[in-house]
Parts: sequence; C-alpha cells; structure tokens
Amino acid sequence: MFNEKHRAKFNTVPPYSFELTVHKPAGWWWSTPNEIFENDVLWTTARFNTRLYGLRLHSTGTRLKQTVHCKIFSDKRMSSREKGDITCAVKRALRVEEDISEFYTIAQKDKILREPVDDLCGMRTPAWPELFPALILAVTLQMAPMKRSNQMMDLLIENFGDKICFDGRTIAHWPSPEKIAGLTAEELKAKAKIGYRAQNLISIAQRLREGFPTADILWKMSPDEAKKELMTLRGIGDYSADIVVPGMGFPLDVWSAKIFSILLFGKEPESPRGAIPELKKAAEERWGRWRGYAFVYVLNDLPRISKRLGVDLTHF
DNA sequence: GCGTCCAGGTCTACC
DNA sequence: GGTAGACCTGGACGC
Repeated sequence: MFNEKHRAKFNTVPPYSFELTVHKPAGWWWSTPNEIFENDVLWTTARFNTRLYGLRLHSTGTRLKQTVHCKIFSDKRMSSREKGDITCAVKRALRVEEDISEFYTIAQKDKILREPVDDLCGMRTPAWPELFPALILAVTLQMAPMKRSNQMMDLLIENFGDKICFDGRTIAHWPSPEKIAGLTAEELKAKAKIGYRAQNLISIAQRLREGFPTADILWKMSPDEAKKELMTLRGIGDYSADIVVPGMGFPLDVWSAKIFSILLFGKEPESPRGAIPELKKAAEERWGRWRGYAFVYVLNDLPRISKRLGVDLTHF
C-alpha cells in the first residue's frame, strides 16, 4: 500500500514553467509515458536505488515566482536520508535551480529562437529522473519511426514494468535494470518486439546492475566526460548519448536534421544523415552550451514556427 | 492479399 | 580513420 511519506517545496529560478517542463507540447513525458497530468497536477512514478515511488507534483505562483510542491508516496517506511536523496533527485530533474537567463539573452537576439522563447517561456529541457528509462528511450528511438518506437516502449512497460497505485491513481513504470538483465534476448524480442535492440538493452541493464556511474555521478562530470562514459555502453552512440547526457546534448537524427537544416541553412539536406556533423557544428558555434535548449525549444514549437515561416516543418 | 522497401543509429569488418 | 553493410520488425506502398 503506497501512502504519503514525505512532502517538499521547491522555489524556482525565474522564468520557470512547471507545466511546460513536465508536460511538453510535443508530447514528451517527465518520468514515464503513463504519468497523468491534469489541471496542472502531475501524478508520476520514479525508481531510486531499486525502489519505486509515487510522486504528486503541482505548482503555485506565476512564471516569475513559481513554487513546485511535491508529495512522495512509498509502500515502506522512509529514512530521513532516503527522503533527502529523493527530494534532491526530484529537484534536479525539475531543473528548478537552473539559471537560464544567459540562454534567454542569446535567444532574444537570435532569429530562430526569438519567438520560441516567448511561446514557451520558462520551459526546461528534460533531465531524466533515472538513467535506465532514458537509455531505453534512446535505444527504442534508433532506426524506427515514432509509432514503432512507442510500440516498443509500451510493450516493454506492459510486459516487464511495474505498476503502482497511490493517491487514487494507478501508474505503470519502466522496467528495472535488474528485470531486463535477467531476461534472454529471445524473450525480450518476442514480448517487446525490439528486434536487434534486445541484446543491446540487456547488455546496458547488466552494466547498470554491475555498477555503471549513477545519474548523481554523471551530473557531477562535465557533459563531455559524461557523454564519453555513456558511449561505452553497447548500442549507445553519439545520438543516444546526447539524449541521455545530463544537461542535454544536441541529439540530431535524420528527422531533426531536416528541420534544423531548413532553419540554419534555408534548405532541406540532400543527405540528412550526412548533414548531421555539419549541423551539429553550426549549432555549437551559434548556441554554444545552450544548444540543447535551442533543440528542445525548436522541436516543441514546430507548429508555430511553421506558421511564421510559411513552411510546414511538422510533416517530416 | 502479397511482396518489397526502409525507417527519428550503431557496430564491425575491411580497406 | 573512413566507410559499406548488417541488423529486428512492422507499416507504407505498389501491384
């Protein structure tokens, strides 16, 4: 039985939008695809140190002075250390303490970002509460259209995930590394239809179980160091590492390469995959360490950017 | 209905 | 160090 065991309150560095941070316009979730967001309240789940918790989050105030309120639900007693650790992890994943004023200064002078930062004022980039779900996302996005990636993720959660009931809601959560590490590739392929990715996911789960740097440790590294570490995992290359790395890289795939090629160079690339290195370089030169923010703001504002440009960027 | 093609990357063998 | 080819699966497409 999951009951409320702890409460916390987070002040935010303005501008901050709780709604846009946890419930992105493009449809991305904050912790699990099955979380519920209703009337500015998020019911979600997260696993810390092998234990699953229920979270109820909501905000008060305006984007210039916003507070996020968090209730933590557990089926076991929580020590004060556990409460402190989880509170820190949730706070970090909400990015409430991040000062993005430098990004806004750059964006307001930038032809591509000027309007998206107005449209999505206060939105923060993803900072996955847990490492393994972010790696599952990256692996299932590889070589597959979005519909198929969603099918793989849904089947992984349905067949190997965990479900908890708290605060009147039932939420299904991602499988644990322990669960996936114990499966055979044949079983994973048959039940989750993830094909050749099965062996990669099992290998990643085994590395995590055997002592891969935790999210805490990765956050303490420089982005380059963390990315290098992530790329030692089987099946995690440049693109996947950019999705998972703390602070968000610039994870260009052939879909987003077409969009950024139009925005940065004014035309569709002849070879989207071939254009990726050049586009990454251009983004780094233009937006520096804020390129991850540029990526997320553009891809979450495509309908409005398309309307302004008179070019449909949503059809790729 | 059936066959073919290929996708929102990564790894490996080969040069 | 650069690059072609293989990799699961299922949806889209042509016939």
